Amino acid sequence: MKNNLAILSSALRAKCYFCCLIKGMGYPFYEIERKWQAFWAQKQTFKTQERKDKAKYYVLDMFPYPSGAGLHVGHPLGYIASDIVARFKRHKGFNVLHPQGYDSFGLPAEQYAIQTGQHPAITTESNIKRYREQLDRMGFSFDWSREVRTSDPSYYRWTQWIFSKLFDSWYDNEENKARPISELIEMLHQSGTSGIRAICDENTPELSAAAWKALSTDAQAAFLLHFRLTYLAETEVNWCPALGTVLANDEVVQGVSERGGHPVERKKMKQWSMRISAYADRLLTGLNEIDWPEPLKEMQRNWIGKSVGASVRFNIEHSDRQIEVFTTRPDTLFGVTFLTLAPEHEWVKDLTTAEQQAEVATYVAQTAQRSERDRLSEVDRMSGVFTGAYALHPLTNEKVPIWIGDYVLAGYGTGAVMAVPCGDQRDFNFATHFGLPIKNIFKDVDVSEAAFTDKEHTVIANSTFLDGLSYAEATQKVIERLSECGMGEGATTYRLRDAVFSRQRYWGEPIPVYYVNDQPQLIDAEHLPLILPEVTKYLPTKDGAPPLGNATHWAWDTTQNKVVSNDNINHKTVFPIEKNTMPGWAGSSWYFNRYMDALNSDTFASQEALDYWKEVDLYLGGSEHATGHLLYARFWQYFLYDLDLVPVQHFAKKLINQGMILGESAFAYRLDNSQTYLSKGLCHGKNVTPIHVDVSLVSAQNELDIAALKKWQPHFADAKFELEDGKYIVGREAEKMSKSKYNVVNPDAICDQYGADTMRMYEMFLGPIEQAKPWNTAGISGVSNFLNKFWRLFHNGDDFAVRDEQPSKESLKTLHKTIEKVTQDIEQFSLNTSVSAFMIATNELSSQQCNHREILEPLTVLLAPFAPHICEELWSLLGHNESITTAAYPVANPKYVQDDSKEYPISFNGKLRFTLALSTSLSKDEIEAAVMQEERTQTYLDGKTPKKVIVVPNKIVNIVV
RNA sequence: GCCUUGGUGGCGGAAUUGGUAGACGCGCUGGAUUCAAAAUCCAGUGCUGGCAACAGCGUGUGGGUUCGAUUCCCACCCAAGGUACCA
Repeated sequence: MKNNLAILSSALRAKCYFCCLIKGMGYPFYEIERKWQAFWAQKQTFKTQERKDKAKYYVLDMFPYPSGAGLHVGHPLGYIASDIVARFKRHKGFNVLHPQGYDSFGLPAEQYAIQTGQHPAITTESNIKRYREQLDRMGFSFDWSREVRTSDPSYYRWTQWIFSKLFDSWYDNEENKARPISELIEMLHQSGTSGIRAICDENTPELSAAAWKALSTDAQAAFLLHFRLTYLAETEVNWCPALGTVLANDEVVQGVSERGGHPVERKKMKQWSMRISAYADRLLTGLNEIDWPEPLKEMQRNWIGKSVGASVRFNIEHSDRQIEVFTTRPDTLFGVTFLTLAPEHEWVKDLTTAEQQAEVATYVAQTAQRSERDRLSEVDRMSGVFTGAYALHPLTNEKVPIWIGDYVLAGYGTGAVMAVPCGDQRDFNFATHFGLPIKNIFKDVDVSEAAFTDKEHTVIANSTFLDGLSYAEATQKVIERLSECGMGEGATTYRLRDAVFSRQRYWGEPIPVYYVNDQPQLIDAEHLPLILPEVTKYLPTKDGAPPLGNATHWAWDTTQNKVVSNDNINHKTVFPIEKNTMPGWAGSSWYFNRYMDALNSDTFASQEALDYWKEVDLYLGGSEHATGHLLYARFWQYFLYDLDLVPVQHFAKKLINQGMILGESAFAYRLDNSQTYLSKGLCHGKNVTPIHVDVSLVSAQNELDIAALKKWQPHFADAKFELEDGKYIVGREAEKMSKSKYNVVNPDAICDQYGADTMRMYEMFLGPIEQAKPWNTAGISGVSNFLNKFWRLFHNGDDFAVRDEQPSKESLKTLHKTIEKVTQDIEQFSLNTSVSAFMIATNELSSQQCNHREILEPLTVLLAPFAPHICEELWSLLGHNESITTAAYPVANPKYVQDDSKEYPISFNGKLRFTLALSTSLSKDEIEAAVMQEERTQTYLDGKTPKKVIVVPNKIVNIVV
């Protein structure tokens, strides 16, 4: 059946080709593209080998998640740009690595499995197949022999292996790097915790060597978890009791679950975390060493959020406890009028007085209903409650009331703040709302209306020994004083939190851990991969365990070192295995290294391959990954570097963010409470609801095909349509392309109609690569015309006709200017303007009737990265046996590029203008003299003498009166 | 709310980074070719007024700096991405 269709469609194509030739309608892109795609596949043109004799260049796209909707025209944008660079670099003589693969673990496949029972592996496999077919049609020069899939055991084996390495490591602040946990154990044996400067949990106790040795094996294991770079800890999650599962923030809408609308609450759960905070400082400073977009670096800086200030301890009245707060403004310590704790703060319950207990409990419960984002964004909404308890000011011993407020987050700093209403706007609002005192400690500043937050112009007052000091001086003095009396010290905190690594999901990498007496034990590297088990249900179990709780074979036998049935669990030799899986970002945090040696089954990548390819030279992907993937990947790369597993600290030298291609959604307007749809022009003043309609049913002039609409969705069958001028006109809006908005444009359809080369060039022509822009198929004819025109340069009618005679100087100028412009544009990633340059060149050569080999041959190589198929065909028509990919890139001859003269516009008060043609070889003085002598200058100046003439060489002549 | 980016003709966008705003393409208008259509080629096309030469206005809004601002500064409006378990 499939074969028949293929033959039929190819027969139709052949007929079309025939028609095209007869009528001269366009070049036969369909045959050409199939021919050369088959050629490249058969000759393995893009298979890359390590070659010591050539400089390497590694171009990488962020690999896609293979969704069920297939590729839409937005996906290839970055792939086309990177492919152009890859092909360009090959012409330039580099050994180019340009791989592709799939980030194939993910939530959608799992949700589809929950709904249909279809195993995610099957869905994923068929989605990948579809993606590959679509990708192949666009002529990408990927080296598919290195394909990776994160859900493939041969890949996730190494993801699990990296997890083990993290588990077996701790972070040494002395050497400022990760070290094997065995070395920490050795140190504990020698001298206990004294002398160890490690990143560890806040509540880590101090131990002597003797005390360490006295601990039981389990207690030692528990102790080490405080140091491991991946560790178990209590973390808050969105828990949905009705669904019995944890939800992503994404799946929670206004406090209830997106699916089903069930209530969601914050709840603590024991989960794996990654100690990314250990790397906070290196993640921050490392940004200065990589060529990534400045805005993206800024986002990462803000995300890491380093703050320098002080840690201050407050004694509590009638208690021997101390509350520790972090503040960036220790200079305002005398302005403190209350403390605020996060509702989740662990001491809330103990501190609260008996009479306040009920009110506090209610408030804490209410807060659990609110998401963190809501708590931060609803600034106007002030809420809080008094605990009844008082702290004592560390320097004055004055009583300071302790409040609870949900604007304080448990996860940041210590989960408690000292409130200085005169110096912090949120504290000010809180104080005003609850009638708490506001003490002014700033000299000559009015704080009756708002807080004064200007550090630069701060002069402290009412603060005993700090009076008259600036922010910097006061800060230093307070820290000194606090240190002396043991109530605080200088401190730095980061906004960056450790990354939660557990997911209560099926479709992810199993965590290679089993539990002995509740203590996690690693499965040895040699027994990996730990293969994802089969389950009958992809939902969490009835008692709230993750989906892997449904697996019947999910126990580790330490005598056989393999997975066995749960029935064998005996807690002596057979133990339960971790039921959570890894998050989506695990597999994507190191894949760029795997491409260097994708088929290696002995190691994640060989030393040779890593030493040769080192890092990605150019990485392309969306800026939406700024604070997720791109931060996690940097973290893992630093870690691997610390363990000498990779040769470089930065996995990608240069990064480009490509913008999204938006769909142009189409809307029909339904008159409310009726089945009548109004054409767009008739809606004014009526109550209408816009309804998405499929964009394929709408013409370029926004006219809706009503007959097709009625067929498309049955509920339109008996609807009424009110037309204007006999047409139904839809509304348009640019939105993210998605299946549910019916605005997806499939690249296959574009390739069918216009060819892959046109598609590639049009996507580049749409606008700057970094910018989001709407897709509009109508504009594609311009690019299509250009390629046809380019093809015709080589042809006289249907005959290939290229001459060997000397071309005119004019044509040589066109060629060399284009080489110059296009080369520059590629190097600056301004691919839209380079397409314009090709169009201009083709128009010029066409009107010069230029079909000389000396012009067309280099031009073909120049265009090859953009439109590889047509250029391969023309290259072979020009008589070459080798693929054009082996051709050397043309170099611009400056002789033809330089202008003989340049025009200098002269403006006078923005009113009078004239243009002076001057040779560029003139010096600054000569130009100035020429301007002064120019007769017209005198005339236009109306008898006034110019005060000065500003001459900027190669720019403009400026006369100031 | 906070962080980042963007806002230029009917549309996508260009502008050597402070120097003739609107390159290139789409669309539109007129013409050539054709029995006709498609395709192709030529000319025009920011808005307003004018037969025209020309004049006025014009880069989200309001201010500012400058001989000169799409570009720099301040305030605001709108849109997009992220906001820690979507990918």
